[in-house]
Amino acid sequence: MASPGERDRENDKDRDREMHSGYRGYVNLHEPPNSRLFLVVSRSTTERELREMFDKFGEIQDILSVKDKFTKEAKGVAYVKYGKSSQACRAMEELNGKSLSDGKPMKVLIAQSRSSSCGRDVEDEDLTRIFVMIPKSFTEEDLKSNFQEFGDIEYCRIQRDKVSGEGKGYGYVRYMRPSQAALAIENSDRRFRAILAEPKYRLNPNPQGDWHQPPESMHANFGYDPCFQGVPPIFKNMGPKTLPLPHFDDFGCHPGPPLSNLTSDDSLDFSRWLSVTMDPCITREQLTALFGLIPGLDFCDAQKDVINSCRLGYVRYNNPASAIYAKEKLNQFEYPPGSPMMIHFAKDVEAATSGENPLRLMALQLVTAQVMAEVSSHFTDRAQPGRGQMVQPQMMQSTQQTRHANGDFETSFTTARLPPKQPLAPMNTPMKERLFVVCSSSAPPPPEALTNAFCRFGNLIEIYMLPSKSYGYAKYADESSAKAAIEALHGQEVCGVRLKVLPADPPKEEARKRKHTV
DNA sequence: CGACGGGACGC
DNA sequence: CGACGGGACGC
Repeated sequence: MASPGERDRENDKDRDREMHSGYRGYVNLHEPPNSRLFLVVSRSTTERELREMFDKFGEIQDILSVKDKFTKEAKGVAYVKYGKSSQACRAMEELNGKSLSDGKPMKVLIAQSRSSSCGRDVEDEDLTRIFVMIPKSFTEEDLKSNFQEFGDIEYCRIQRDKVSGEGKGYGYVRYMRPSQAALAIENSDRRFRAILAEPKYRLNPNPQGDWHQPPESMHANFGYDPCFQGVPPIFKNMGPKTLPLPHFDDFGCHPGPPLSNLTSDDSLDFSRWLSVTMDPCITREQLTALFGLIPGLDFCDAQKDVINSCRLGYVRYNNPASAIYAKEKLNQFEYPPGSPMMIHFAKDVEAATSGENPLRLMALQLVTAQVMAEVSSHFTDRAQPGRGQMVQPQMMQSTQQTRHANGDFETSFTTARLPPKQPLAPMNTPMKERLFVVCSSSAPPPPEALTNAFCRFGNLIEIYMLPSKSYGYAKYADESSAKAAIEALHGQEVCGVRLKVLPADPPKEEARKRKHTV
């Protein structure tokens, strides 16, 4: 076995050689992991033939048929590099064993780097299990409902404390096929931090022989967020869902309503928007049907909130009166029974739409008795489209909902003038600039709201708040993006919380990470 | 005023 | 059995 030094040097040589590639430019053959295939083919197989077979699974970044250095004779092996591991895995699953033009079967494996020895074939179990960080309150069902959209799950496992039964904050998901695990790693919410699980027997125990345990603070990113930990009991154990594929933008943000660039003059316009926190089984069509009972609906969308196991709807009316009326009548409406919807305005107009204020009174006047009767009849007569039985809405339910513990989803509203959303930089991108973010209130905005705001300057790697603190950090992969964030967001409000945004001091010099007795 | 998160499975 | 080509960029 090579010494660590030799290994490093060997890896460097690999990288030097392999960064150089064909006319498409530089391709790092090891990035992302498991995105390159090793093929055993016939000596007569051409690159062209391989290209035709393999480009169905993704854009081929690099292809090579290995030839003898001197005789130029094909050796019957080849490499195919894709941009994504899921593409390579799919190609392996579909093409391994398939016949070539001469009738001989080909082998397709995940390629290994020169300095590594073992190959991974389509049967390799190491490619089908992922390791994920989750809230302690997660059940196996929660795990399943969040990861089944990526493929056929063999099992979900959650580690728990044996005495208290409390989750330890992580779990495992085993898929049937490598490409499914790869899709989960590529596309699941970043806060899960999904990675391929190391096979148990290959994990290194530390010198003391006990297993490394995650520190308590590991759960911080989930734990501080009331939205994350406080999944209402009614949302749990809802059983298998038949949700349409959730529609996230490229970086796991809820697209949300078009907002930003809010000025005080926009409050009237804002009062047309409602956000709805509701049961995950409700589809966009059902939401549209329900809110469409009130005239003036001109926009309706529903997003799955992966982390919260609930569903987030956005509704807009063409006039404030309809919105006010909809909130008045449908807030706390149990749909399905046992799952009250929670409806909110933008914070900015909450005060302006309650009590004796003229706008509200006007709205309630404008809505005719006829409309009200129509709404009521729908609620009582129509069969509930999803599941269970439709119930009478609690028409007179008070709308004075206090700042509820879990459902504050008016996450996208800000006083800042913001450019459009941009994709996040991959988690492993080197950080160029770190910002220190302080919130005026001890309860910071939900993470998705912060991500929504801070992603808009590009190259945001991550923003997080420290648990039970009013501050946190935003990491950027680019200085000018970070600068633009300061420019646009310092002193502004997100979700009613005023932010300070400034360059962070370098991280505290922690005494070297080492075992305290060594 | 407001300064620091980081991953593993009882056999 | 079946494991690696060609050669840019900017200092």
